[in-house]
Amino acid sequence: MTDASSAVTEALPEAGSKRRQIRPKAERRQQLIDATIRCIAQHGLSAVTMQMVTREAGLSVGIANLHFESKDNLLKETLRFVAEEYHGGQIDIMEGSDIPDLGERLDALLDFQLGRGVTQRQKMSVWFAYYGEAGARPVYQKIVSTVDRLAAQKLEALFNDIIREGDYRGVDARELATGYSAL
Amino acid sequence: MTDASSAVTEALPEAGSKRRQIRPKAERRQQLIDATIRCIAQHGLSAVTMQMVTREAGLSVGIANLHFESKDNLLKETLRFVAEEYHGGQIDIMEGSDIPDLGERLDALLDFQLGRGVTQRQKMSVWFAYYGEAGARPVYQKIVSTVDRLAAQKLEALFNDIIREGDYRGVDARELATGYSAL
DNA sequence: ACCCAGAATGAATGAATGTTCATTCTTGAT
DNA sequence: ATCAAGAATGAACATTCATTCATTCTGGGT
Repeated sequence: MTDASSAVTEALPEAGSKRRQIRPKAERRQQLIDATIRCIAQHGLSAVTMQMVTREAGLSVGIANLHFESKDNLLKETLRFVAEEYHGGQIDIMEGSDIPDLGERLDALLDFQLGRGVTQRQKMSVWFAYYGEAGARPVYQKIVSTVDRLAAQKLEALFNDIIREGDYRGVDARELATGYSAL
Repeated sequence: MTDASSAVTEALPEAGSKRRQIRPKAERRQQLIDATIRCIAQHGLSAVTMQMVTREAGLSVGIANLHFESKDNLLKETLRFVAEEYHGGQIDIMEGSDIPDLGERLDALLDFQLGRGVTQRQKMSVWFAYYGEAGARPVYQKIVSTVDRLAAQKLEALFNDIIREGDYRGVDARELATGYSAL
């Protein structure tokens, strides 16, 4: 994301070799965030430990506090990453002109949300996990709600278009959109 | 719920009095479950501790393991309680004949979900918290999905009725219901 | 008035976990 | 070849938390 040169050949010296690798900061951060996502998806947010994450990433325990100040911060940054990617994808579908038919666009949105690939499902798990904690944690609250409001607006616009196109009288777009996303 | 005689006068000897009260098992269980709900809503599922819950309930730490085998079990029973009450309320609205107009019934459902009262909002928080962990915890998964499937069926039926009544052609009830609840 | 079954307590225990930091190792520059 | 900067490591530490259990207390039965 922030580093365009991440397309390195990835030597992948995982097996056997105990030699430590030195990599740029941005790469390590992403590596740890990815590991965190997998851990949350598999074990649940409340069961995630630093040892778990760093082992999943194939790194030592100390490195997490080297690149992120604390566990809390790692979790916060992971949420930010997922939120941006997840809702970015949603918005791309909703306002992108790749799919001309509006009904199909709604279908695509559903497909995206239900998530076919493993990665997508993992991200969904993470999203839900944070959503569940958002009520109690102002930091999460802000990230989630900001990005959520954006998506809600786009969704309402999409519903409006569909209703106008299909000439469904009496259907309130905002109500549908609220119902759709309130859950 | 399970105990109809819960309408006792509640002596409320909270202040000052260090004297311990002996109460029936069912009452203590409910007392602890209620405290757990408040704690989850306020601090988040992953931050809840036994000390926190028992203090909130005005009881000693040992009592939680006396009435529930473990913390895990207390959380599980709390989820079961909330799930039954929450979805019970949903279903009452959806299939109850108190509200004749179908559109208004959908509104009532939204009102219920968005939750006006403090208690209702707390229960919602708890519901989301568990929902977030359900992906990783089979026990939660089962409770949530079972009760969720029931609600989804009722919801689809309600959408069907609305569509039939309003004569909105081309709208697929199942798709709407799925979209509505899949999130 | 006495007694005792079992409800309730909370200090103590042991396990788990986040964080630190002295040390080791890698890499690029000189 | 040598060196310094700083990336990476993981054993050690301090804390927090779930769980236990010896002890205290309560209330109904006799």
